[in-house]
Amino acid sequence: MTDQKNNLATRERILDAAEWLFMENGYEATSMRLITRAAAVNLAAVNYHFGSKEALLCEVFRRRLAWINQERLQLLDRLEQEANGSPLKPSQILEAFFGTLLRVGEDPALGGMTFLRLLGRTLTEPAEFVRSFFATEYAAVIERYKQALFRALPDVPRAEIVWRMHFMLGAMSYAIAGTDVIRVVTGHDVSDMAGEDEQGDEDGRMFARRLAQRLMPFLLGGLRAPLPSFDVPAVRHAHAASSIEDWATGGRTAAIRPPNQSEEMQQ
Amino acid sequence: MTDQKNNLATRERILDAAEWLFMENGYEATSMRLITRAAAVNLAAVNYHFGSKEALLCEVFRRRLAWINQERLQLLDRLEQEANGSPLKPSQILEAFFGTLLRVGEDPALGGMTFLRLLGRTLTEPAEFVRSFFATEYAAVIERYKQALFRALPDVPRAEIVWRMHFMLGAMSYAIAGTDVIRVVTGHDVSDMAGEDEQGDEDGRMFARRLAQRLMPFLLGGLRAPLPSFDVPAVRHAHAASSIEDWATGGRTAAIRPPNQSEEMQQ
DNA sequence: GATTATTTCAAACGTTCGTTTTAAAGTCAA
DNA sequence: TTGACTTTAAAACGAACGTTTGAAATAATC
Repeated sequence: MTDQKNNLATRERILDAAEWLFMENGYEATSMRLITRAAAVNLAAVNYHFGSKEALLCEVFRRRLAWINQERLQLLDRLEQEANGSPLKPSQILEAFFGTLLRVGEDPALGGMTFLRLLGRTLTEPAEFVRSFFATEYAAVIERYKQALFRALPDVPRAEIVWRMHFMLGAMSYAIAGTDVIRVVTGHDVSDMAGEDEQGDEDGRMFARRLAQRLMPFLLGGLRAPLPSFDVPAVRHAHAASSIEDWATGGRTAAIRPPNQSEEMQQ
Repeated sequence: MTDQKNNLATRERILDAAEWLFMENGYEATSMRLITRAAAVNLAAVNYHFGSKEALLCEVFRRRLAWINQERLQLLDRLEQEANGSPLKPSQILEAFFGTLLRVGEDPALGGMTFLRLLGRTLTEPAEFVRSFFATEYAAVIERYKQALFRALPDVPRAEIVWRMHFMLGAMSYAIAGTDVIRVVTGHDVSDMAGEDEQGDEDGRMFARRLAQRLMPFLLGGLRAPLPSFDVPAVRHAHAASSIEDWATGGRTAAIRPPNQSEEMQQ
């Protein structure tokens, strides 16, 4: 077989080009001709090696997510083993889940920031085949981490934990995918961000690390925020009218905190 | 003019159809023929009334964002006027900014959940014309709120506040746009969510309200989380290896809290 | 009611899309 | 070297895309 010489090189070159172009332009706006030209292969090569454009996108994700989700499961295994029996701390769980992903951003060999941005953008992709692909790809990992958080926060309603997982996923995806949004929206204020054009070998590492150290406290703070009070005052908006109090202030109930430990993060 | 009878009806019918289809399929995957068929107008009507497909998308946003951002500015005006001189509480600022948007989700006349989801999805849109459109559309509002947060949290580095604004925007956008993501990813666990097919008159209101009461505490908790420590230990990942401590736990520095007030949310 | 302006309509424009086809080139085992 | 198999290559496929055209229909102005 020529797999070790040219075939693999062709496949890999297509995957690399597709990963970058999908990230840059989005799936629909990236044509096969653009991809194959960037990869310096024949137009028919994608259909030959992957079958279709949809299958190509899935493969772009699979080759990265396989490592990521395996790492996530292994980390959780080890943590639970070391804790032998007692529930983990939320910070450990978050670090295992999000930290793994952020570490991918630091390592171009694992996909780097290019893949992270593509992932963030694609998670909101409306296309059906994308959604069902992610569903199967993520199912096991999410279930494990969900259960771990349930154990870590036994006094918190499970529905609430699921919601906050959702919020945390969103904050991270956006933080990664929307690098331009923060620039545009904040008036190019964050001066120490990485360049977005060149795939920034060193810039990407720096960006991922800074993002990590800023994002994790935010996520933990959100996860452990006080529960909302459940008597909802029906807020009627009044076209620049009266009521600005209510649920914005959350409830006065107990803060979310792991049961038998005080956690190192106090405020 | 026929603007009051048929012309406006045509324009509006196109905008409504486009809003829904862009939300459902994304911009690129929604064709002019799909839009005009759904709106029951001639294919050429979009180009006649709006000029191009891009201009149509911009108009879809403009007719909603005009109200939203005006409301945001008015709310901030009033809050600062009532506070006469002293800085606002972070919870007030967040409620004015995010609460306005979430109230749009409750009111179909303002766009409802359909528009909110479209907004969330489009903020990560790579297309250049979309980004520059949002940049000009949001510039004034973001600047005002940024300054308000700077005043509200004078002890927090400004770059940190900007980052956390970004995280909050992301959490909310995702929470709105990724309704299917949370279902798919969590195994359809959140049982009390609104339907996603029919534009759910009453469902949409309920969903937006529940989302609001769960999201706001999360955002406040994240915004006011402890600052990260700034001596970054270079975390090397080790393919299921050693280090799981470090920045996940954040720093031990003071929590972010407005200067001269204790805030009602304690944990 | 005639005239002007506005809006709708069917048809076609040229381009680009993802995919397929058919043949040539390359690779490896016997 | 032969023969089977894999990979590349150029060309073409039909379909769908956003947009334009020019005439018919409708509404507004005088």
